[in-house]
Formats: sequence, structure tokens, C-alpha cells
Amino acid sequence: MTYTVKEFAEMFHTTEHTIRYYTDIGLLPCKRDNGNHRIFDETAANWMRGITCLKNCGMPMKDIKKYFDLCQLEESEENLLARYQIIARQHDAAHKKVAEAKATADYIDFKLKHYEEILAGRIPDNTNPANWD
Amino acid sequence: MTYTVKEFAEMFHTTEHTIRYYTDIGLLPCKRDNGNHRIFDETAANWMRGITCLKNCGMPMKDIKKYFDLCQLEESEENLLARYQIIARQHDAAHKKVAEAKATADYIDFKLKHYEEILAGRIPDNTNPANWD
DNA sequence: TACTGGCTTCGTGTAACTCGAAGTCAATAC
DNA sequence: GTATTGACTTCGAGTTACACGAAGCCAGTA
Repeated sequence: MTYTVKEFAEMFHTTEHTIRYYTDIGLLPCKRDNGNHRIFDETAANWMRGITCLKNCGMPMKDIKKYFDLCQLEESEENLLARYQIIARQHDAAHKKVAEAKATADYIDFKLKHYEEILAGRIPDNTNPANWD
Repeated sequence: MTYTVKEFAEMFHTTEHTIRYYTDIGLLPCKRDNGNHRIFDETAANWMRGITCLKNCGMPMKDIKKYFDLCQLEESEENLLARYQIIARQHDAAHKKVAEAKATADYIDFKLKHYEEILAGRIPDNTNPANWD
């Protein structure tokens, strides 16, 4: 099973531009068909899942590339350990992101309720002028 | 209670550069002391909480500014409704972010366990060459 | 008087896209 | 057999949200 740029972009809820950008910077492996068009396979899809995940942790592209470069080197104890440590750090980052996202959602929930009470006429519009509404 | 740029930046786990940037684009209100130094108060802190929250939902600065501009206009039914709708949209965005963050954390958890098993010698290092490790 | 330390402005640099122009190339339409 | 369509290509410039550094001001201390 192979995919075009368009299909691949849709699979990962991103744009064709972004996919081309990733292949151009050597982050995402792709082959070419006889018309020089990029084609992607399951291996590329696995890489893309990895990229998406590390990016969501807030890892910069450069570091993601370094990590993937490590993955393609010959196996060794240091190499393995280096990769492990990178993932361990991102593990912490990922869980912090979850906490942050939850706090944000809670805050927004609170504000939304506030608006609904104003709209229902249960409280006046200017309850707290010093806060943002 | 008032705060300097440095204190304010620390309160919100960001940099002085960012705080100055926000005041410069008119997003964050600040007064000046007799030495022309920026000073922030509780009102500014409330705005900052709002900014942080909307930014975490993925809202662009331009739109955040528009929202805060609405907050400072005279009260009216449309104004209130407009603000409510913005918050409602961000409510959805915020909850999507939580789900995304959780999925990312799950994936990283899985990868970390995978590495730990390799390091413990329970499985070999090349279980799945087509995947990223 | 010199020297810090902490602020100021201003202008350039960076990351990760984002967009658009201009070209290629295969397949269909007439 | 040409024309048009559509989906791709490269390349270069633009955008967002900062990040950084230089150069200057100004109060307090040595």
C-alpha cells in the first residue's frame, strides 16, 4: 500500500506543504514514482507517527531529526541508551502537556459557564471589570 | 501589589522578552514608573491568565487581541454574544488539545516501555526495523 | 568617578511552516 | 493532434511568535 502526498497529508491531518517540507529537510523518507512524484509507504507512516508525537511534546524539528538519525545508525549500547534518554525526557514533557491542556480546558469551561449565566440573565454583565470576560 | 517585568515573567513561566513583546503589541496593559520601567498589577495578571489560556488553545495572537478589544468596548448584546461565541469555539479547541496530549502521552509511554524491555534484555533491539524505535 | 545591575528601545535572526508563481507531465476532451 | 485539466513539481518570498544582541539610560554602591 502506497500513498500520494495528498493522501498522506490527509492521513495525518496536515497539509501537502508540510509533508513536502518534511521530506525536503530529510525528516521523512520517501521514494519517487516514474513521474518524480513522492510516494509514501507504511514505513513512512510509522516515521510520521513518531514525528507527530515528538512534535506534540514540543520537541524542535532539529532534535527530532537527530533522534531519527540515531535510529538509522548501526546498533550499539550508547546509541540505544541515547535514544532511551531522549524518549524519557519527552515522556516528562508529554505528561506536563497533558496537565497544561487540562488546566486550560478547566479555565475555559469556567469562563464559558460564566458567559452562560450572564446570557441567562442570572448574573449581571459586569460582575468583575478587572477580569477579562 | 505590583510587579516588574522580571517578576511578571517568572509568575507566568515565560521570558522578559515575551512580556515586553506583549506590551508592545498592545495585548498586555502596563503602566510605567518614574524611570519609564514597565509595572504590572493584578489586572494585568488577570489579562495574562486569559492570554495564556487562549494561546494554549491554539488561538493566534491577532484573534486574542480582537477578543480583548471586544472586552474593552462598551457593553452590548452583540458584543456579549460575540465574546461568548469565541469562548465556545475555544472550548472545543481546548478539549481537543487534551485528547491529543493524552494520545501523545500514551504513545510515548508505550515507546518508553519498549526501550525498558530492550535495556532489560527481555526483547532484542531490532524487534521491528520498519518502525521507529 | 567609575562601575555595576537592571531596565530601555530597536533592529535583526529563527523555526516551522505557509503561500503563490511558474513549470512538468500524464490523462482525458474535443 | 492539440488543448485543457489536474495533480504534482521546485523555488523563493512571506508570516507568526517570539529570541537575541547591541547600545543607551539611570539609580545605587565602591
